[in-house]
Amino acid sequence: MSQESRTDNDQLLAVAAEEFARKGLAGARVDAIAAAAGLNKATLYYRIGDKQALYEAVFERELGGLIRETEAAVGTAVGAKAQLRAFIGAVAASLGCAAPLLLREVADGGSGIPDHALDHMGKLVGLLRQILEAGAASGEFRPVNPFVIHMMIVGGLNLYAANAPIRERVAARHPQGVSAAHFITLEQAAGMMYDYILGALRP
Amino acid sequence: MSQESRTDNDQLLAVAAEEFARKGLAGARVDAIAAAAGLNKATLYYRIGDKQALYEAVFERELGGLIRETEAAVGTAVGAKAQLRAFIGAVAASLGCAAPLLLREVADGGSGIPDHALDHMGKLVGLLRQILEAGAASGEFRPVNPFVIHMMIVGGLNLYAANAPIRERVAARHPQGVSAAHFITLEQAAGMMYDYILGALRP
DNA sequence: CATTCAACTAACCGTTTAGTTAAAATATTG
DNA sequence: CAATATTTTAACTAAACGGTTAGTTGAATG
Repeated sequence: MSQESRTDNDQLLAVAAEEFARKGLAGARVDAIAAAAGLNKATLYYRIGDKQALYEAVFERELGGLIRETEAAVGTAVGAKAQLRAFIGAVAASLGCAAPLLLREVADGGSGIPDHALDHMGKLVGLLRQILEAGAASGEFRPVNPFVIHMMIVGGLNLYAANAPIRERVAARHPQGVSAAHFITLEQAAGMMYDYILGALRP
Repeated sequence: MSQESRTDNDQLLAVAAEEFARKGLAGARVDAIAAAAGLNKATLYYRIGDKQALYEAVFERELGGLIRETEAAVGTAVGAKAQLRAFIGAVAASLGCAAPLLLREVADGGSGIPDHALDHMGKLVGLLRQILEAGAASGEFRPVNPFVIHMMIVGGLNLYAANAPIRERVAARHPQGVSAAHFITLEQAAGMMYDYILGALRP
């Protein structure tokens, strides 16, 4: 029962994540989420609580997955450069529909971020800082402000991941002004960002 | 009359911008905007139209200011490096409350961006591309994907500008894990980003 | 068979929200 | 001044929304 209930909630949270990602906390409709999850609205309230609780569960799930996979990827890499590449690649690979959620939360001042998810975000920042400090200690990197680097990586990845529809609209309006450079995959963009950050860190 | 009405609308748009920045299109309340602007709701509807029209006017105004000031700053700079510095500095300086608006719009897939504002965004991308291509032609920069660089700069600046409340909350929860590096001004962060991007562009 | 209990549902409720209206006030003009 | 056009207002509406309620189901328990 606990197992089954857990699985069902997982399905619900995945569906809700898409809805919250597309519409935001204020824009998403509980009825729409319940319908998409094949649930009666009252069942949803019975299982989770109110809209805010559902949102927090979704956010924590998405961010938890991101930090777990990123820590795992960095953990298997050896050396500051390989760890940096793993960090950027893992964040890019496991963003999923977390990018719109994150962007909206930042815009909101983080008003919907539960404390536990906040700790996740702190861990991600700390992880990159460790990588950069280790690289600086070994002489591979020059000393930098790790938080600013973090903003450039995470900001760049999230913005790129989320703005595909805008790129396409711009391309449709200005076919001559758009090059193939605008239409690479997120993985390719992440690879380039690693390359550029590496250049920025060169002593 | 036209002049006075224009000025009044400017006041209204500035107030509405703050509300939309804080709450988003779906979260902002027309009554709250009208009250904050010292206007009756019907007056707002008479002057502007519906909520969507108000939002589009706000967005265009904010983005228009950003692109205008950025183009002006880059225009007075000489040489690719100085122009790059001007670009980053001007975007940072004139973000204002545009950062949350932009982040939310990207998260939304740009569904609320009017065509004219979309052209502004295209111009900003094109401006940076010109700078980077000129630098590559003169041998100052190595060839890069200008759009990815754009994402890192604009994503980094917007994320940094908007996430101050989150930083403070993290700092309050983990006083030991937070360094002074997290609490520099946006201008200082922009200066560092210029430095890092310059490193990334070094041939 | 009677009872219990978690899980679920259809229908409903009070509030909020974007948007409207009709009339009063104010300015503009002939 | 009178007539006409423009603004402003309080009050209102219809619909949408988050959340609740009373009641059902079906399996476990005794």
